[in-house]
Amino acid sequence: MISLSRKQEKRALIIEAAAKVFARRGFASTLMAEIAIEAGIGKGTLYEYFDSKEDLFFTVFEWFVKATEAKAQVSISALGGSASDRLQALSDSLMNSWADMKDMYSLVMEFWSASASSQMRQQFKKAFRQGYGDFRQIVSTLIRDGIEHGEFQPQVDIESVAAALVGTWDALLLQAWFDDDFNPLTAARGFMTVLINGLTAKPRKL
Amino acid sequence: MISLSRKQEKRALIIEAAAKVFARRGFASTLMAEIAIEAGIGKGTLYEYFDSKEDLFFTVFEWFVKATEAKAQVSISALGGSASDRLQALSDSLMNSWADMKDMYSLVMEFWSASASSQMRQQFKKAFRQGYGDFRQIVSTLIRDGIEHGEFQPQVDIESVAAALVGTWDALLLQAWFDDDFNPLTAARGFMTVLINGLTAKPRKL
Amino acid sequence: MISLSRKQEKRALIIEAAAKVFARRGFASTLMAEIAIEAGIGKGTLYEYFDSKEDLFFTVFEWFVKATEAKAQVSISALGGSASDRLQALSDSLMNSWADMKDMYSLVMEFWSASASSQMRQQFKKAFRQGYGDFRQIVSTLIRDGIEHGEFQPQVDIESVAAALVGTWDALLLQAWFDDDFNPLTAARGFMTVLINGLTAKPRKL
Amino acid sequence: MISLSRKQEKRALIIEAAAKVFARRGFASTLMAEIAIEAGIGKGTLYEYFDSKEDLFFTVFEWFVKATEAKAQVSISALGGSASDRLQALSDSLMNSWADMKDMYSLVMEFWSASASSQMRQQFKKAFRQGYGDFRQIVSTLIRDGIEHGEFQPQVDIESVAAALVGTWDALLLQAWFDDDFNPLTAARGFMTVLINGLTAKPRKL
DNA sequence: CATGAATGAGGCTTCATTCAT
DNA sequence: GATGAATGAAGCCTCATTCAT
Repeated sequence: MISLSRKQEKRALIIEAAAKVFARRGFASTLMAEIAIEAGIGKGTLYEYFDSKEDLFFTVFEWFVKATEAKAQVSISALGGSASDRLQALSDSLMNSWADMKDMYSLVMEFWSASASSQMRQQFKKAFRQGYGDFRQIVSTLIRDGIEHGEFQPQVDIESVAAALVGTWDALLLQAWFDDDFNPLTAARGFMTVLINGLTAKPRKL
Repeated sequence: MISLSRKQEKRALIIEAAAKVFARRGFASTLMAEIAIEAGIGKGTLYEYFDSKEDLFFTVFEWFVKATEAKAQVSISALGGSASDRLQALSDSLMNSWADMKDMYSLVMEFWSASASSQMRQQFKKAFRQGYGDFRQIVSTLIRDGIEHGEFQPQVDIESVAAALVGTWDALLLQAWFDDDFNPLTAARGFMTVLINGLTAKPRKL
Repeated sequence: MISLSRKQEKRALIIEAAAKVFARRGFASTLMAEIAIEAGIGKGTLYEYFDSKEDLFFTVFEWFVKATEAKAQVSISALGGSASDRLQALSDSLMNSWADMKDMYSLVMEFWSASASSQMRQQFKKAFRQGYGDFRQIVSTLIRDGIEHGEFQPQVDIESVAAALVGTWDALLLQAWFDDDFNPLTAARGFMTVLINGLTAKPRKL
Repeated sequence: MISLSRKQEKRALIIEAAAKVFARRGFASTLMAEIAIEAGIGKGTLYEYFDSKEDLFFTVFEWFVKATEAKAQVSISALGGSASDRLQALSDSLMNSWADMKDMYSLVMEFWSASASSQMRQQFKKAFRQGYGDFRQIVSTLIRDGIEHGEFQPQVDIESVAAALVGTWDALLLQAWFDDDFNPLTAARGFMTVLINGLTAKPRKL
């Protein structure tokens, strides 16, 4: 009997191979055969580890979410200083990860698409809702900290800003995906300057 | 001989039928047969008007972009008042269109997905780049106006803020898609308050 | 739109082609592709008329049952004379159909097998139960007639004899299937002589 | 070195496990893996004892035939009394074995099916021909005995009656298989009464 | 000897597209 | 022009069999 860890290793190998192929071909155009080749295994072996193409796809999705969250956690745990600084640093960190993500970003779009129309849409939607919720939570906490320390204005609508900010980062990467000349880091910097100013400065009039 | 307009009408009919089906099934799961039924015509007739499923899909995309732009144009041309007011009004207008768009939003995701991996990806990417660019332009102009009228701070990075803002709106709708309880209008309001404050208020230092 | 009768004709064409192939290869070894070739149509066309291989197989079964019943009906309606004569004539008629059936008899075995273990077993079992029941009914009626006319002994267990007789004919054909030298007509004659004697003669003692 | 009997034991174990699975799933739907589980051994081990799935199936067939013959032999050797009584007792014995056979009867149908269309059809057909022949022989002998002792009428066509009788028993079990409410023992009794009467009574006219 | 992970040939089924009517 | 019956390329998945451990 193969050791459990060995089985897990192979599973991981397949997931990463599948991620690559799904990223470059999209779900529909991806052939199980191509994933097998990418993973250096036989076609049938895929089915020893996953029930179906869709099962494999969803597993790649979960793996991707986990990996992204892990990356974000690292960024956040490394943060220090004022709330403004930490917000700025988080933004920079996320935008900097763009270079690494670029090849994989099309995966995100496949996931979105799957959440919209695949047979597994409910699973995907749920996972996305959860993921966005978690991320909003992190940003909310940062902003609330800033308010409690008197750094940000107290009347700020924390939840709305957090939701929008999370979305902004997402969308900047999306624009970078569409436009090679678009630099998400620069855009985020210019934007965060204004936003942090908006969080910090006393409103002229209410 | 059928008049040109008659032919155009039928074409439009097919496009709208196709949009509905693509929206509910996604590109891959949509059957040409189902589009024909939705349009109330024969399967073969589709091919009198479109070369292929992909051709039809891209045509739906162009139709969708045009319709969305038209809606945005209406919103903008109706704007008046200070730059802040106009920015706020644009935001509200976009978020309000959510109710109408909801059923069609999955189409947007299908388009993203197509831009990532379909055989027509270049066409899609180009159109998206263009679309985002056009929209950024509109917002840029609004902000520049605000600066020139002394309403917004002169050191604001116009392009970056415009790009981010466009993305934020997009992403708020995306979150609303994933989460029925998420109200994009509310979130946009809370966020725009802070952002406009950031555009307006003099930075403390720097 | 193709006329209904034309559609029915093609359906019948496919059923007969499928019957041939199922008969020579068995269900499991039959390829849909081979049926298509036998029918002189494209593989995909099969699925315009039948949902699946199993659906087609069951349809062949129903067709076969109907055809067999029709043949039996003809035999019976042509009968006249004493009950003994009619019973004998029915037996001869059934055994004589052997020559025609020979090529198709393996189909019967496939049907039995399907009733035992295929996913459609319930459907098959039910149809067989029904078929045997109908046939028993016919034979019962013949025997009852004989008794009522004082030709057969009154204490005869009608149902049991009918059931057994139906089975005997079936089994003689089965033995003919296994053994080319076995002549079911001859065997049936020798047997029917004894049986009719048993129905007719007064039992020596109880 | 494992003793020969040890190897034989395991072989027998596998055969019985396979018989169970073939009986409930049929040949085509049976997975070698399931047989291995039923036998409590590894999948690969099956191939230490049998060359292929078909080889195993045929071996099960041979085992089944041998077991059935053994049972019949026991029944017959226990017989005594008049030819009529012995015939009746044989019939009862066979029908009584129905209760034990019920679970395995689907195997018989699988064997029939295999004789019709499997790649091993010749082997199966031959074995069936042989089996039916052997059984006919036994019944022939009984009837001939009856004639020689003046119990049965001399003009009886021994071979035909024997063949038909063997078939009748077979077919009664078949009907019982299709119809849970059908009692083969009862039917056989009613039928044998008539048949024995037919064998015994002087024909009215020739 | 025993095992079960790995394999890939093979088949059912789907569905965009064609074309005769 | 309009239709839908016919098509066959293409792909997911199954599972008997192999072979390294």
